[in-house]
Order: sequence, then structure tokens, then C-alpha cells
Amino acid sequence: MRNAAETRERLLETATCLIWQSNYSSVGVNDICKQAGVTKGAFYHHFETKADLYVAASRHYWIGMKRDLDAIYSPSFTPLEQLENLIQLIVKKQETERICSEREVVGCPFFTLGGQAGAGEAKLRMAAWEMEEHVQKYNVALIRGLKAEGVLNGDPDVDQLARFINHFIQGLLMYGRVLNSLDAVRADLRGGIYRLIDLKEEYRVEGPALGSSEAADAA
Amino acid sequence: MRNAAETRERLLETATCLIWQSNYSSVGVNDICKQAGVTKGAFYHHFETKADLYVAASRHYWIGMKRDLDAIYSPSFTPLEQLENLIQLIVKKQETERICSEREVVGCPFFTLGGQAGAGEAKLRMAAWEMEEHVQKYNVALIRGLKAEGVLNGDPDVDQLARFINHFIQGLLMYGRVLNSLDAVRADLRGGIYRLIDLKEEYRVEGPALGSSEAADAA
DNA sequence: GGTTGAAGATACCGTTCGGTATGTTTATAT
DNA sequence: ATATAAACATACCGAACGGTATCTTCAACC
Repeated sequence: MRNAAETRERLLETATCLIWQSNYSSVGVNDICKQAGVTKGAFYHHFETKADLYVAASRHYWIGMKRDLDAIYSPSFTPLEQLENLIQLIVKKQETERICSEREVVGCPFFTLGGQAGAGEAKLRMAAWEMEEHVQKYNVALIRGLKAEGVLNGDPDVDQLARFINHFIQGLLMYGRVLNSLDAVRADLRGGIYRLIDLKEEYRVEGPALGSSEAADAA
Repeated sequence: MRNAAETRERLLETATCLIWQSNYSSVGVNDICKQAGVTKGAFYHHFETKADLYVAASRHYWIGMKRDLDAIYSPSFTPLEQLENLIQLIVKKQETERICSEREVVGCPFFTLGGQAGAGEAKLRMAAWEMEEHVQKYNVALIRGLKAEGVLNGDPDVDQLARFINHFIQGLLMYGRVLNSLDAVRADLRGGIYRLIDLKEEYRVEGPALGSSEAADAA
């Protein structure tokens, strides 16, 4: 018909973009429709409720995120390169999404959204949880690789350490958002992760202009 | 007159309590008034706008927080005891505030609030920033003490490490909020902080039933 | 004891909220 | 060509939003 798939996607992406800027409850259905150039009738044709849209948008967002993660965790990279790729990706993501929001730092819109969700909005919390479980797998794989490579001190619990990384990154991004400073994120990101995973000194890299996309070489 | 101070405080505390449960934009002035048993006339007699109330509530919340922090960082404690006190306090705070919210974990309402704040709500971001700067001082003091005591490995940057701690805690609390599980917080809190500060093995304590308020004895 | 102004109450403003009812367009299958 | 259902558009709903205007009540001071 009038290209249902594109309409749906425009709604999903507009919604994502608008949450970057603020949050779930202050972004209205009307805002989304107007910004997407879609009428309310179309909106409620594609989604039952506002919450359903956000859940769908969360999953839609994950698809893109997964593609990025699969790329940086490609077996063609050494674990150390994967780690550096992750660090670069986090910063780059914030830079990219800055175009749609005027803020410097936005964080992960959907995980943050779960934290904002009120008592009645269990759907949103679930979506955030889903997102978290996904990235947890990737973090675990990274840590496992690093550990197997023998570049970590001690013998850390892989799953727990993966969670630590996530906690730290989410907290840091929120901090950056409050300060509205991507530099604040850059200043702490690498160091914090290094400390958490306890990367052996000789493998640490001083920080090759965080934000530039050059590959890291370790050793 | 009809006890203005008490009315004001009831509004502040009710507002705080209601943000615990959800977030800024979904808690209305009417909700606050109804819950506080105060009419709207009284509300707008005491506060110019909704945002102003939240800023005031944030500062009011800090007063109580500061009292708690001053207590646990009392010089009568060794730095190691202070650290343990902090860990206990974080969990206990969540347990306490659970009474007013039905959730298990709520995080810091006002720092979180800054992260949610939209583009136009700079006031809220500033309040969150203020809060963050306050706790940063306390974290710095703690790290400095630990370092002077010689219980930390290496020679970490005190200010940065204090920020790391904050990032981690905030991220962990958000994680706990999403999962709605205080146990998830308990499971990662101590371990994450230990890893971040790189506390020497011999000073680590295994976790004396996190949540019970017994003083920690280290060594 | 009367005056004054803070404190609080009530009713209401215009706007926006999420959601719906119903109409119109358009692609496709027959 | 016509039927049919998906894809949208328009107009509207009641409720709630933040905020205001106006009125009453009460406490402190002279």
C-alpha cells in the first residue's frame, strides 16, 4: 500500500531519536507523529499503544547495535583489539547520535528508559532487561577472550566482570549526560574499564585520541 | 501561620518519594499535592514552578544524605571501615526508600533525574550536577584515606578513581532498578568497588551479609 | 481589637495527553 | 471492473497536565 514498512520504520526511528533527547513520558505520541510526518491514524494502525511502540523501537535499535557489536567482535580481531574497538564504538555511538539530539551525550536510550519506567510500566523494564541480557553475552565473550589470551591479572569471575563493565559504562554515560560533556566520558572510559578488568600494564594503551576510529595496536 | 515550614517540607518529601517511584515528567503537581495533603494553592505559594520544587527537593534530599555520609565518614572510623560503611549505606538506603516505593531498587532519584532531563530542563541537570559534585568530594576523601593507609595497590589518580566509583555505583543501581532486584545490587556492589580501587587482597572482606548493619572489621 | 500580609483553599484557565471512531485512499486478488 | 482489506487521514474524546486568579483563613503586631 502506501509503504507500510517504511512508515513503521520511520515511527521506530523517530521514536528512538526523540527518546535520545529526553525520555519516555515527556515524548508524546503527537510529537512522534509530527516529527515522523505520519498521522495518528497511521500510528495506531501500526502500534497498539505508546508503550508497544517503545518496545518495538528498543528491539529495532538492538538490531543496529548487534550489527555494530558483531563487527567489532569479529574473530578477525584479537581480544585486545576487540576491547579497543568497544571503547571506540561507545564514543563513536554518542558522536553519531548527537546529530539527532543536540546534547553531547545521550547514553543508551532504552536501557536508561527501563530505569525511568514507573511502577506500572513493566513492559519497558522488560525491554531494557532484554537489551541488557543481549549486551551481557557480548561482554562475557570479550572478557573470556581476554582471559584466555592471558592479558588479565588474576582469575576473575567472567560473568560478574562482564556485568561490572556494563554498570560502569552505563553510569559513566549517565554522568556524561548530566554534565553534557562527551569529553567527560572520554576521560574516564578507558581507564575505568582497564581498572575493572585489571588489564596487565604492558597491554594498556594510553588512549589514541579517543573518538578517532584508528585501530588499536597492542603489545 | 498554618505552619508553612511543615507544609513546605511535606511537599519536598512527597515529591522525593514520588520520584523514587517513577520520574519527573510523569509525576504531576496534582499527584504531589494530593499525596502530601496540600492544595495546589499552597503548592504554588511555596514554589514558583514544578521544576523549582524538584530543585529544592534535590537540595533537601542532599541534607539528609550529607548527614548520613558525615556519619559513616567520621574520623572515628578507619578508612577501611569507612569503605565498608559506604557499601552498607548504599544498600540500606535502598532498603529504606523501598517503603515509600514498592520497587526493590530506586537509585538516587535526583542524579537519575538529571539523566532523564530533556533539553529544556537545564535546571534539573544542574541540580543533578550539584549533587554529583557533593558526593565526589566524599569519594575523594575516602580514596585518599585508603591510599594513605596503604591498603591500595598501585598509585591511582584519586580524583579519577572517585569518579569511577560513582559511575559504577550509579550504573549498578540503575541495573538493579531495571531488574527490580536489590539482590542483584548486593551481588555486585562490593566486588565492583574492590576491583575499581584495587584493594589489596588481605584487606578484602567477603561480604558480611550485605544489608545487615553490623560494623565491618578488616584485617 | 483592628490591621496587615502570609498561608492556604477553590475553581478554573488553555493545552496537551493517550487513545478511538470513522472516514477515505490505495494496492491487490479475482 | 469490482470487491476487499490493508494503509492511512481527520476529527474528536475524556482526562490530566502545569499554572493562575481569586477568595478565605489565620497568626502576629501595633
